[in-house]
Amino acid sequence: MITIDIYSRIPIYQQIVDGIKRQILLGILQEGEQIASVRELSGEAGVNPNTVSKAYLELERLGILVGAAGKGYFVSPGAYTRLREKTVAEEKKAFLDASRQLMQNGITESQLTDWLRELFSEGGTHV
Amino acid sequence: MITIDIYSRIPIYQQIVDGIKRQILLGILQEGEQIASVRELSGEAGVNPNTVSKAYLELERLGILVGAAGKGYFVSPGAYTRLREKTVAEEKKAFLDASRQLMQNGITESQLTDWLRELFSEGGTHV
DNA sequence: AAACTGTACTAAGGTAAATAATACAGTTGT
DNA sequence: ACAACTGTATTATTTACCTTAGTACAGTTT
Repeated sequence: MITIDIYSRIPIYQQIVDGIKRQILLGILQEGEQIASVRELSGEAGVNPNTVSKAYLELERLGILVGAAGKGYFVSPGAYTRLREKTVAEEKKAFLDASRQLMQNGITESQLTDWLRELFSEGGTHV
Repeated sequence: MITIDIYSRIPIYQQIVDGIKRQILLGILQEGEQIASVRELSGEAGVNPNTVSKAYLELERLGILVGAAGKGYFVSPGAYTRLREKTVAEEKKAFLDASRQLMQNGITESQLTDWLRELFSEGGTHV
């Protein structure tokens, strides 16, 4: 189930995009599976069909969904792996960008590895 | 000198904020120094005084400038350190957030430290 | 008092993005 | 062929934010 907050500053279509991605990553939506039609989700969520369509088109552009008029939308083959790899790639970029900035501000490599050690020991303990 | 691009999608007031910050970090503006008055910068940059005022008020809110009617605006004592520390703090947060995400996606600590080692060896060679 | 400083307020205009309303086109199953 | 679905293109409308303008007011300096 995708929850929409119409008062959020995050656009509704973006919330739908994020929700579908999340459901695929969690295994709630399986590859090849048909998802709710534009009008179905539109009705459930109480938003305009075009808003849902915009979200689906974006997901199709990302290679996560495949759709066609009259048929509906389906989770594309390989969507899960594609999503996971893309996510990791983006996070790696964020990681390296932040590291570069810190390096320019005089933070040493050993300081960064110290922070990582703390983080991983915390994570291992509490999660 | 602050250059303004009126065609940029970045708001003018934000360009001014960024420009002042940058000049302080580069040492072009010293702590305690008086900066251009609202109307001066307004005239030089060809923008509305209200736009400059908005930028200065934002910088005052951040503790980087101190201003008063009749006197003008001055770089606040400790602005340089505050700016630098805040910058590093934000970057550290970005670094740890990215690390956490990667950790949740199964990336190991040793993989992250490998990436750091590559990054620092590149930096040392080329910069 | 004059000439500077910053600030508050209101109004108007512009732009970009998001959303909505409507109408159209393809597919399926009977 | 027709009904009931599917998605989509087009065109408005709404919304949010930024910018500008004009005016007025208050504090400081000389």
